[in-house]
Amino acid sequence: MKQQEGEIARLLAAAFQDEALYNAYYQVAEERVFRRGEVLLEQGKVCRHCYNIISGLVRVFYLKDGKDITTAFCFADDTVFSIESATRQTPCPETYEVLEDSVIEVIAFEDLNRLRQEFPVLEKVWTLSMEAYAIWLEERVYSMQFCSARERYQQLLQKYPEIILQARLTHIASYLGITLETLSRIRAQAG
Amino acid sequence: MKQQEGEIARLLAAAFQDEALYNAYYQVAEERVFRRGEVLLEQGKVCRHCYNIISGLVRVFYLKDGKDITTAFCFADDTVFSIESATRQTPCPETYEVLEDSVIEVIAFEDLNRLRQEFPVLEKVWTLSMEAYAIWLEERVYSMQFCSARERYQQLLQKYPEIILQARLTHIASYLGITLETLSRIRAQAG
DNA sequence: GCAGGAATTTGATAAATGTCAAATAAAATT
DNA sequence: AATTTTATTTGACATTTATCAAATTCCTGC
Repeated sequence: MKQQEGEIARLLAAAFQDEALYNAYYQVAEERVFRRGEVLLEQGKVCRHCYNIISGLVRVFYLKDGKDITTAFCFADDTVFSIESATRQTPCPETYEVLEDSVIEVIAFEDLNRLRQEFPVLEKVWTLSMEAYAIWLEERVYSMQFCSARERYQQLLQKYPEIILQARLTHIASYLGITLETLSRIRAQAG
Repeated sequence: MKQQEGEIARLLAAAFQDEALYNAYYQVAEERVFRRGEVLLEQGKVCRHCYNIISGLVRVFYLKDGKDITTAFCFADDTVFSIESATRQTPCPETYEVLEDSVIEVIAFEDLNRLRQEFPVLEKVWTLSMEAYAIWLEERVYSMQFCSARERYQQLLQKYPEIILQARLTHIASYLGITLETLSRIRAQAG
């Protein structure tokens, strides 16, 4: 999961003006500092918490046949959790790894689900987030379907210019669905 | 958009036991027969209706640089509309084309959104559908990211064995992100 | 059943990307 | 600063997939 949409941020900001909501939320949500290399959740465990990135960078990946495959990079204002694991109580297919020291707000789904029922605006935010995530995924499928490796790399750079400074090439390559060597050659040619 | 998940179907079936909901819904939802080749919605127009496929087959595609690119095949029990266009009132990025004579339930978002507010169970179904769709998309990204053309073809066949009987190879090929010729060769080799 | 058009297959070749191995370069550790 | 480890680049070659062209097969309307 990953989300980043202006309207949602505004709606949330407005919602937190409500003191009752604010108090109820921060009674159960906890802001924590995670160090580079720390793992928020490991592949195979059930995802029981929702992670809101306040600042920093998180990498989503899974291990398959010994290979480490990156499925997303998540930045400030993104939300990290597994929809599948959290909603169906199944093992989480991915691991969430903190790439650089990050401030992350952690809230248990047990609490969040209760708050969603209690405060309809949070339910609304949830739904809007799902919609935004689906739209983001649609774009990603499109890009995988019809763009060459070079184009995909350029799109990534355009969207997240910082990523190149913060993440390993191996991770970026697997995110793009290409090998490390191919990515290196693409970079060598046209920056 | 596309969705197909057992729990949602069951929840809906239960919800429609409620006579008030049933009546309110079928006052505005209309079941129509569409003939092969008909278009539900054209790329560029705002998506104002939600299409529930009762029976038949719908292809989702868009035109880009003169090329026709398929992004989904939708079957009975799938729901067809553009999340992006419907929620943000933006031009729909895709066209929905009926591939074979189909029975499709049409409901205007104007009505559906009102019903979602009126009957919380419908709001619940909406959210679950979004979740299911996001999970479906995640699988699709994964498949595009790490599977060869042959593997993707085999996955498609396994999931939707009928598709090969109903859709053009050109459409299937663009859905898989490969050329018509490559798909033909894959088929020639290992069924 | 036949003609004409559309869909699919096949062939030859080019381009993109992957694989394996080695060489540098950069970063972390002592 | 020197050493060790890790990350990235480069090279040679294999594989996959695309492209263009032609041949064949399959539909469709007559």
